[in-house]
Amino acid sequence: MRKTASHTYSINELACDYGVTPRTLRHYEDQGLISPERQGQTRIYHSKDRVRLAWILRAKRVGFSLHEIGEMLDLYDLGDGRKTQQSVTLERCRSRISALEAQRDDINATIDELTEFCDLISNLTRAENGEWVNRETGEPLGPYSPI
Amino acid sequence: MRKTASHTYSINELACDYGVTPRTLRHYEDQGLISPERQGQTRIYHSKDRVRLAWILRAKRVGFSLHEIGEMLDLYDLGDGRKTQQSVTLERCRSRISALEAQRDDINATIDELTEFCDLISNLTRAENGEWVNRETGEPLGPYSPI
DNA sequence: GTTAACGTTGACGTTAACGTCAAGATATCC
DNA sequence: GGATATCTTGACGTTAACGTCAACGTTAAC
Repeated sequence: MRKTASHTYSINELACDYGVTPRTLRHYEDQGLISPERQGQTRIYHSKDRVRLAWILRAKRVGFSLHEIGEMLDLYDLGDGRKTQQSVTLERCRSRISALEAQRDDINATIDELTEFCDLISNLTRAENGEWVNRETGEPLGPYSPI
Repeated sequence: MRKTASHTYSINELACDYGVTPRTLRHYEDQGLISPERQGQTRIYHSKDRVRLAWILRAKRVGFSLHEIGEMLDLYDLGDGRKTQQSVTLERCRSRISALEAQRDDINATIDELTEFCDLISNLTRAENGEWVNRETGEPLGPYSPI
């Protein structure tokens, strides 16, 4: 068995692949989120770095700060798990999960309201005076009304 | 029928009720997100302002910027709907919805991974050398491995 | 009538997450 | 071997979303 030469990526390639800038990757490295190999001064990214970056970016989209993401990665890496207690790690992990569930509820509520509002608009049309009215009831809309 | 004297709120009351600071409410007003009544210089908040604030805060938790929230409120208020086309309003609204759905997918994926990781940790124990190993397989964990 | 509590408007400070240069090393192409 | 491309490390700039004063007005209590 020979080790398959897994291909590597330059900072520009990786950044481009994930729609970020090289500056962003360096910044993440400064914050200790990724630590690519080095060949001299040059950074060399492997596929594990890609996976890690993808995870980071998703966490960002979900609303976590880089600092929080760092903490979560520490949990994953168990670098922290060695120092603190396993139970603490578990507790943090679970509180993150319930925070995410709460956020998902918020998102669902927002989606519902926006959807309702879309339906409302689809049933709207302009009256002669230029005001929006409900196509069926003929009722005008005041400010704040849909909320 | 007499108009029920709906009670009003000072800036401190409203802020306190929603766990924000008065500064935050003034800031939101500067950004045009809320426009409370005035008695002289003093701001008077009504229940409609509460509803609006709650909506704003939820949108914030969901990850929208104040600017984006302002745009969405413009859609709701139809102040924008009068200037632009109804179809544009609908389009924006729907793109927001699909963005939210994508975000929800991200959240679900993150929850799944964190949950898996929690399960993993529960099955972990320290071997004699102080390394974490799987209680059943005895396999050690490397960095990046759970991701 | 003055102290206290609460309100107001500036205006500058702060943090996060990069952007945006500048200045230099290194490698490659022709 | 000079141009071009791509990398590096500082280091300062920027934007968002407020925090944090300062300086001042206004009711309510005593």
